Amino acid sequence: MRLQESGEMYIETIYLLSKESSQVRAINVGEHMGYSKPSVSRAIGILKNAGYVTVDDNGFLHLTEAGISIAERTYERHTILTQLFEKLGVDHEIAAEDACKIEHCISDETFAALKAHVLNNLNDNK
Amino acid sequence: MRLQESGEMYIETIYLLSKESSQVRAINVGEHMGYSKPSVSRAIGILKNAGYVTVDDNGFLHLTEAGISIAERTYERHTILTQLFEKLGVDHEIAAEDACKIEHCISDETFAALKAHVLNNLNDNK
DNA sequence: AATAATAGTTAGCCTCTCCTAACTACACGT
DNA sequence: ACGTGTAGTTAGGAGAGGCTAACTATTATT
Repeated sequence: MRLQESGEMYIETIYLLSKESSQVRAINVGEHMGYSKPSVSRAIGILKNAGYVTVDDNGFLHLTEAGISIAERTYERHTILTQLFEKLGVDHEIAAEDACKIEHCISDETFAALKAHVLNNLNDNK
Repeated sequence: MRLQESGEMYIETIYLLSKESSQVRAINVGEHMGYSKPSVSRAIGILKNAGYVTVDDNGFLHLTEAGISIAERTYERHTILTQLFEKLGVDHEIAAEDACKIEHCISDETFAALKAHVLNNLNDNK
C-alpha cells in the first residue's frame, strides 16, 4: 500500500504543525485534517515505511530529510498558488482551499511558470 | 455508485468526440481516454442513470441538456486554463495536461478570477 | 450457413483512502 | 488498587474508479 496525493497532505500537515510545536502526534494531525485516528494511524505507518516520517519513543512525529523535502515543495506550491489567487481577487479562504487541491496535481513546469508570474508581473500591479 | 471527477472527463470526452463526428460510441470514448471497455461501459451506465447521457438504438452516445451543460463548463475551464498556462510559457502538451487535472477541482470563484486575468491582463502582453 | 471481427455487458478483483467498533497501553487522581 | 481519560492499533467495511476474463450480440466475410 502506498500513499500518494493524500500522503502529501499528511506530510504537509505534520510540517505545518511542527512549526507551531515540535511535539506533534498522530492525534493532532487527525484533528487538523478532520480524519479519524485509524486513518491517521495507517497513513503514518505507510509514511514511516516509505521513509518520510519517524515516530520517537514519546509518540511524537518527525519528518525525515525526504519528508521535509516533500513538505517544503508542497508548502511552497500552496503559498504561491494561494498568493496568486488572492492577488487576482479571490477570497483568502477559497484561494487556500483551491491551492490545497491544485498543489498536488500541477506539473513542475506549470508551477514554475505561475510562480514566476506571481513574483514578477503581479508584484507591482496590486 | 456515482461518478464525480471521472464523470466530468467522460462527459467532456463525449462532447469533444461529438464535435468531430455525431457517431460516437463507447469504444471511441475508451480509446480516446485509454480505458478498457468495461470501465467505459459502467461509466456510461452511471451517466445514463444520472441523466447526462443517452444511448440511441445504434449504440451512439448523446449528451442530454444537463450533459452538455457540464461539458461546456468543463471544456471552457480546460481551454481557458490551457491558454493561461501557455501564455505564461508552458508547453502546449503540458499546459493541456495540467488544465485537464485542474479543471475538475478548481472553484467557480478562482476560475472566474483566472479567466478574467487571461482575458484582460494577459491579452495584450503576449 | 459458418466463421470471424467488433461492440458491449457481466462478474469479479484490485487499490486508494476514508470510516466505525473495539481493543490495548499508559498515566492520573482518588 | 481502581476507575477514567487519552493515544494508538487492529479488524473489517465502504465506495470510487480502474482492470481482466469471459460472455453475448451484431455485423461482415468467405
